[in-house]
Amino acid sequence: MTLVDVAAQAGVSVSSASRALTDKSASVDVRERVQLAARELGYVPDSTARSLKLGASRQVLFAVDDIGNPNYVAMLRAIERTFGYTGPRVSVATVGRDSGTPVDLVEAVSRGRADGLILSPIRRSSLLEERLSSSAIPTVVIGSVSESVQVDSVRIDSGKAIAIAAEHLIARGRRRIAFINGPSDTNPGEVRARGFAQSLRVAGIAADPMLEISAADFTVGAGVVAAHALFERGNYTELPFDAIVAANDLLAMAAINVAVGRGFRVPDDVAVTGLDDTELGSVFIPSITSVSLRAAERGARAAQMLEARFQHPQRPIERVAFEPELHVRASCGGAL
Amino acid sequence: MTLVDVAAQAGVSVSSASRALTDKSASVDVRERVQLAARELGYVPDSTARSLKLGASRQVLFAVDDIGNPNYVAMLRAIERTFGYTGPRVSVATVGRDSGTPVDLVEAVSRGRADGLILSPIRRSSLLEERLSSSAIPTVVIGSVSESVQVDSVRIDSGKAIAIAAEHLIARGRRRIAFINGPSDTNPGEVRARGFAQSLRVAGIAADPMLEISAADFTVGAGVVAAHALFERGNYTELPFDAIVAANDLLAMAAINVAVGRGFRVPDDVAVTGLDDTELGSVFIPSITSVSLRAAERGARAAQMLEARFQHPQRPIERVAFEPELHVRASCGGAL
DNA sequence: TTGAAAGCGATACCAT
DNA sequence: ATGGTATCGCTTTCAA
Repeated sequence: MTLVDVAAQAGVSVSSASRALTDKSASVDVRERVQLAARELGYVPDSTARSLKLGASRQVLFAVDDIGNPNYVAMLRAIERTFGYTGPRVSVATVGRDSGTPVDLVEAVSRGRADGLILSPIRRSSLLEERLSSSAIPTVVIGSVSESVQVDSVRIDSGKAIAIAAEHLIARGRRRIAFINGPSDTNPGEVRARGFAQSLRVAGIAADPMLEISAADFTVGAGVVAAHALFERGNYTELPFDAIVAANDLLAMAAINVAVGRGFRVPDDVAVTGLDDTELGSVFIPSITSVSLRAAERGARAAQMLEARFQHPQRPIERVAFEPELHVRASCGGAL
Repeated sequence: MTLVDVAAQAGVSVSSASRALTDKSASVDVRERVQLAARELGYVPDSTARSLKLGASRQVLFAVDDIGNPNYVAMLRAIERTFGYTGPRVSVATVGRDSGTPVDLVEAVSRGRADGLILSPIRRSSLLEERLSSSAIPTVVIGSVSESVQVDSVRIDSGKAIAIAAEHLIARGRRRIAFINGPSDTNPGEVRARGFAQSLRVAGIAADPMLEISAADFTVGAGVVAAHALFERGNYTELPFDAIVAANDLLAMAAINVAVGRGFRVPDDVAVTGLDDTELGSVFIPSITSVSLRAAERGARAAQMLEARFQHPQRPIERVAFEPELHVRASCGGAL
């Protein structure tokens, strides 16, 4: 069922059929006949052919590691809102371990399928960065990339965010602070570990490997496993920590669940902080003290930058940084 | 940067270039020259042109109302896992109120962009169903569609699920049961309202409009607003309800948060149940009694059905139904 | 093995 | 306003 069929049925040329359907100049008569024919035949234009001819797809791809993470959902909503009804349609691809690497993605999608790409990978790869450098379509990275890569990016120092959380706990008098990190082979995992170590150093607290653990993923499920492992380490009569810094809100929820399940009080026995400042975390009981990574703002900004690059392909590379922001809630004891 | 350029650079014909890159018959010499040229020029094939020629995109689209809902995330993961590494790439489009209607989507994506569509709309529309009937690409609906529409579907009776939750509360001796529903203009909203009413009727409990409220969305944020409204209705000294049935886990979390925030104990003063059986709900404190809608299984099944239709376009329409399953947890008092 | 050329389906230019 | 036709970038017959 192609435009040729519709044109034949309506008794006009394909050119006229095309015009009639895309509402260019066409007589009322032709327009009606063509639209009728299209309806009768159940004609649906082939977007692939149209894109090929037009050289644009009006599609933007948002590629994330795990769309189950509320952080990315917040970004997505902001991106969609920014493009709005008249902008390109945005679709999401997950590029986690299971579902194809970011490189696959950049390959697959590169040209034709989407006009632009917003990419938020958690694992750095030199291959990916190489591909990004010679990217076939406009791209904005939300996250960190090497300075050498010429690509627009929106970043935030999540190591600093972790440090802010840890410092807040220290300021409240907590001294034995545990850390539940995400996977250490990820960029956020690495950065957050450094941020945590740094904050202890500044406070003059000795780092203790027994108090640090990496969850297998930035998910609740992995967090529960990690938290249990943390609580079961060593032989103690008294809990060897009085606070837990979690690498995001999902891990914080898991930590609180496990702590409470083992009979400890949060925040009295163990204070807990998260990262991402999710709505879910603020509704959790106790509500979770969290450092915002400004996901929505970063998403919106990324969309704006992509749009700007569509307009001006030659504009200089732009790298924007946001500042993390602490939101004190009940899980660390509430406002000071 | 097209294949023509690569071919020129390598000093071969486009046909040879194409073969060299798609690994058909080509001499070692040619293959090497072409691949070198491609790398040098930063050539990336245009997927649009390829799809047009091949008549397939190896893409499947998953269209949902709100990917922020853990239920859809569970489906997505199952879909991706089912297609696996060798299957089509799946991308997600949200078709909520803000981001284009499902009809837009079916239009836009219909042909070319994706080989198949898995659609999980929450608002029924005759226009959508009409489009579905004459769908340009294989489609599976997760949710409910009129019997008259000839389309593969995977459904579950969420009204029954709500009834199971309410009946469980009644079995535990709760009698004044409130209901926080999702938006009433959605299909799940309608169905769940009927299921709730039905369960009261069976138990011989009079329905009380003061105890029912619709949240503006199936989200935590909307749930908090609705829960506050519910608690503030009427003038009472004693709480006019001893249980809340929530239309999903997000609304249940919101309800518990608000109840506890107002000084009530869950489940002692108010028992609460959810729907969807999310991981988040099981980690919430108290853990949320919930009726599983088998999101992962439905997602996997939908993917299988789509694959089957790819294989056998003429196979008869298949409609599969799943059964909801109650998971008793702390928010209603735990196991009986 | 290689190259020339047809064609996927739509759009837009150029005549009429 | 309408029709014929080249074209988007790629894959694939068909000959050589």
